[in-house]
Amino acid sequence: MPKKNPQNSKPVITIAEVAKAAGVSIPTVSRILNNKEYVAEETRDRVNQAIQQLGYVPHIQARQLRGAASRTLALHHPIESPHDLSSVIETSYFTGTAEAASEKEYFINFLVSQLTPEALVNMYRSNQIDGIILLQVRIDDWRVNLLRENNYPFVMIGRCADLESLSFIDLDFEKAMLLAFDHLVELGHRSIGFLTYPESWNKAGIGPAVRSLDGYKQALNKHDLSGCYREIGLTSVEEGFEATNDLLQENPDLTAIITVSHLTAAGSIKALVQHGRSVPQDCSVMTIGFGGNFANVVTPSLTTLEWSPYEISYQAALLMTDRLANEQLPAQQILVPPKLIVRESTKEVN
Amino acid sequence: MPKKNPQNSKPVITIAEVAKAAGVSIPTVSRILNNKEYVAEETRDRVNQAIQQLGYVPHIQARQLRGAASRTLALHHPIESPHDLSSVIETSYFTGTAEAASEKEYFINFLVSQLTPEALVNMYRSNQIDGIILLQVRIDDWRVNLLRENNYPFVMIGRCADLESLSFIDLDFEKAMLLAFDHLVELGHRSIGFLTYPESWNKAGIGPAVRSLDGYKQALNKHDLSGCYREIGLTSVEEGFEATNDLLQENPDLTAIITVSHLTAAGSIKALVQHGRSVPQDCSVMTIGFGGNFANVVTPSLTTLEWSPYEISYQAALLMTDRLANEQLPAQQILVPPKLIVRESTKEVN
DNA sequence: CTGAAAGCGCTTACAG
DNA sequence: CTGAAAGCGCTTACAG
Repeated sequence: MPKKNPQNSKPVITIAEVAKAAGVSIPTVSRILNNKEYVAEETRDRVNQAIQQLGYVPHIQARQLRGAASRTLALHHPIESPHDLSSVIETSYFTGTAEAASEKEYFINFLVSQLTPEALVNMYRSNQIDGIILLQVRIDDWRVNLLRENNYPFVMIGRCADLESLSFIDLDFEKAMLLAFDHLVELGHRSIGFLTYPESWNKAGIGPAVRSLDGYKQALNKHDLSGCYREIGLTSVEEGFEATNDLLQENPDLTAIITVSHLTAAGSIKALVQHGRSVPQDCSVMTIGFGGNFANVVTPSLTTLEWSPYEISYQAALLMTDRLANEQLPAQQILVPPKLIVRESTKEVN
Repeated sequence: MPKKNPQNSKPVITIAEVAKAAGVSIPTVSRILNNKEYVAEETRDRVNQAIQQLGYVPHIQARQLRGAASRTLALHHPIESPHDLSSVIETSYFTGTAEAASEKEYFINFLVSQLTPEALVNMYRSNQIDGIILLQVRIDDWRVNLLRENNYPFVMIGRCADLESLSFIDLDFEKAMLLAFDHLVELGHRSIGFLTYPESWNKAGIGPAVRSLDGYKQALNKHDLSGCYREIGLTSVEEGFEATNDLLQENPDLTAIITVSHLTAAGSIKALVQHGRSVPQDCSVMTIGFGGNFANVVTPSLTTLEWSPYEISYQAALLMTDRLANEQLPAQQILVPPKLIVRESTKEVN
């Protein structure tokens, strides 16, 4: 008599029933299920037929109890309020990792709650996850320190300071700044403003914030320019507007502005237009960030240096599954440069 | 000698070791772990101390083997290509469900691969999930039919045709259309165009597409107006641009346009401006859809009727966990009206 | 090539 | 209030 699953009162078929139906022992069925060697062709057929007929499905948890991997990955973004997450994270970060995981037959859990160090360790210890992908990695990140110390497998999207034998994939923000300046300087611009990440991000050691500013300074140096920048919120058109007014007051002959978000770029354009400067005729604007359709929503459409969060996160998940498939694999460290897409918002200086 | 975890060569503490350390039997530790009655205060303290000292963490899979729930939910969007998912789904759908799940101590798996009926059933049968949240539900949806037939717990974001004893939360698109017309008619508009979902969505029986068009017709009826609409892609500024040109040609004295995406609204505005009509002076534009900062990116900022995908998906996950906590719970059916936010793009007719 | 036996870590009746 | 025993569904040596 098959036992009942309490949740739905459907009978649950076990390996024992398959074995009985096929007239073989349980280990034989197990071998066939796991594609082990040494099974008679004829036996295999008989068992597979029984599996089909009974609609047998292996019980994942029981399998894992024998020490097997959980075949589950986690993706973690350390945000205080999950409600705000949507404004700082791209959907494609989810879909890219999920797709890669699915291809490699892993499940993926998205961790949203505030994760304590204890909870993180527990996820590994209680065999809930085999590995984790870390988002928004800080220069000095407790998660990295903890996982490294415990020797638990993980991969970063982003990177910390000490990268010794750690795997990561990161956006190359320094390269991005250099490319942005190359583009603008080539168009004749010499007075270039920068609207970057909030000061709080920089202070917290969040990679893009720190490295954007570094890259900005390197670029100024390379082209022998003096700079002016503001550290502002990413998700507010209004802040882009005000910061641009501010920049214009400090430096009225600005001919180009670089932003790190489409939203602040939109604010920037509004401010410029209000100052009687049309874009791109009187001032160029360009944005460094994730691709998507929004570059075309703004008028004029935005010239961008962009990355695909889908590709990045897809790669990250692959880094993780590769490492899990082969413990000996040396650390992989990948820096991805952005792609320049020239649209309407940048132009030769008058 | 604690056994080694093959993955990371850290010792794994089991309930047996806790029992030994505390000088009690295994069932006693188990009772304390699960807050069962009848445990001596003194014993409990001793065991808890041992748990602390050893850093013991229960092995989830072993626990589940005894028939316990997996405490895992899945979220499923039936898209062919995961790569495109980011353009049709809001990040907040992930974070809202994930947050609610986390509060209720559930894990959540995002299913991205093309899910076969067999795979879906297997997830329940092999005890991988306790329930699923369905996105992008069609009027006639194989997932709904299958799950209903098998009596597996699920919740829809959206809804199908036969809702008998099914739980769902859905955006009230008919109400949205009515509210949009109420707003515009009140401003004196009588000639109102509509840029709606692609024809393919309507033919496929995808709820928002079907019900938007229904609502549009109801609204025309209510206000005794004649309509003109186009079915176009959601994610392309260009298509909004062209469809608006098209609409203007058919009906030159259009004074308002309703769209279902910020992107097409942006295209619409571009087209209007190109026709020498400024927004909102010569023509109003408004959008029905998810909230976010993008209404402000467009110039002029968009008047919207908006829903919060975070709230919706949070509620959906709660519907699911409530049902799981209490099998007897009657089906919950929730229809959410959008909120009108008047910005700059709508204005009284001249 | 196949099966009997042990055991993964835990919980649940059943005795005491 | 506590423990000995059985068992969840599966896999893995170990014999044959």
